[in-house]
Amino acid sequence: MKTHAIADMLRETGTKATKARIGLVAALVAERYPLSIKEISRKVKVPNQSTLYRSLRSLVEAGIVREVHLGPDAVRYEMSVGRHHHHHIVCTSCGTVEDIDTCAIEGAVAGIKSKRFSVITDHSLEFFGICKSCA
Amino acid sequence: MKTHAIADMLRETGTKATKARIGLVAALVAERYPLSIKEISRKVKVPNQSTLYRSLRSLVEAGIVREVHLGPDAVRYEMSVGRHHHHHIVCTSCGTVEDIDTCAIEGAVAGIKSKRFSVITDHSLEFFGICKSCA
DNA sequence: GTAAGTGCAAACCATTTGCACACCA
DNA sequence: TGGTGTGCAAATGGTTTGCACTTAC
Repeated sequence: MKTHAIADMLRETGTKATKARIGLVAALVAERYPLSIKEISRKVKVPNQSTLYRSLRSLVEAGIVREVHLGPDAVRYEMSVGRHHHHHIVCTSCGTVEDIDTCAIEGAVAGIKSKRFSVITDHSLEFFGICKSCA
Repeated sequence: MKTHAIADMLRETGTKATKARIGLVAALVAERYPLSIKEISRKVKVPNQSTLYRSLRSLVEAGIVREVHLGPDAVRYEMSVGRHHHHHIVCTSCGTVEDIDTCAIEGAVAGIKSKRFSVITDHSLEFFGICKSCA
């Protein structure tokens, strides 16, 4: 994805296309798995702690980036635009994260009945296991 | 669950049956939904911050209590013993948590194939929605 | 020009740790 | 008694905030 395209995308959502944000998005686009704050810091030449956090938040609010929670203290970020619904599998040994593109639970969601809930708006499904290089 | 029974359960796992732990377990047993640290503090007359954290950790390690992650900053604890595998549904408006006893994805787990993963050891599935009192 | 975004340093807050004392087995 | 657990206070570490400056549009 070119810098220019990223800038346009940012403007379309009403947020300014600043250097920091363009860099962040570029980094996330370049990877196909969700990045942690630390990983982002390394790849993006850390704009500045505060800017990093603030930028990520605005990107999430703009719907460009998605916040993924893979267990405790494992907040990660991945591109949201142009990606369809998917889940993840995480290696509990080395932390490797892989996308799982099949969502087999859509049907299950429909089958859920609750006395207290009227609408189910979202779900989060993560798998944990041991990847082959750790096995 | 009686204090005595709780004490026995603790001893069986090799951990000491102290006042703090017994109180914690009693509080968790009394509720049927996962409690947050704050909720626990309120109900248990706060042993002491450190003791709270340390006790919870040892209870989790002993397999008596389970740590549940319901989104960011939403670590909660629930009894693990005597409960079978289940998931949760969380109200995004008021935070109400309800158990969902049917696990419709066991089959889905079996169907997952990954180039990089050899074993899937666990999964986490949470639903989010709006509960009837918030709707 | 003006509002939005940035950088820096200080503030926050939940969680953790060191150490001396208390308690369970 | 010996080792585990507790209390307190201080340390930690990730995230947030206040404020003055800069930039995008």
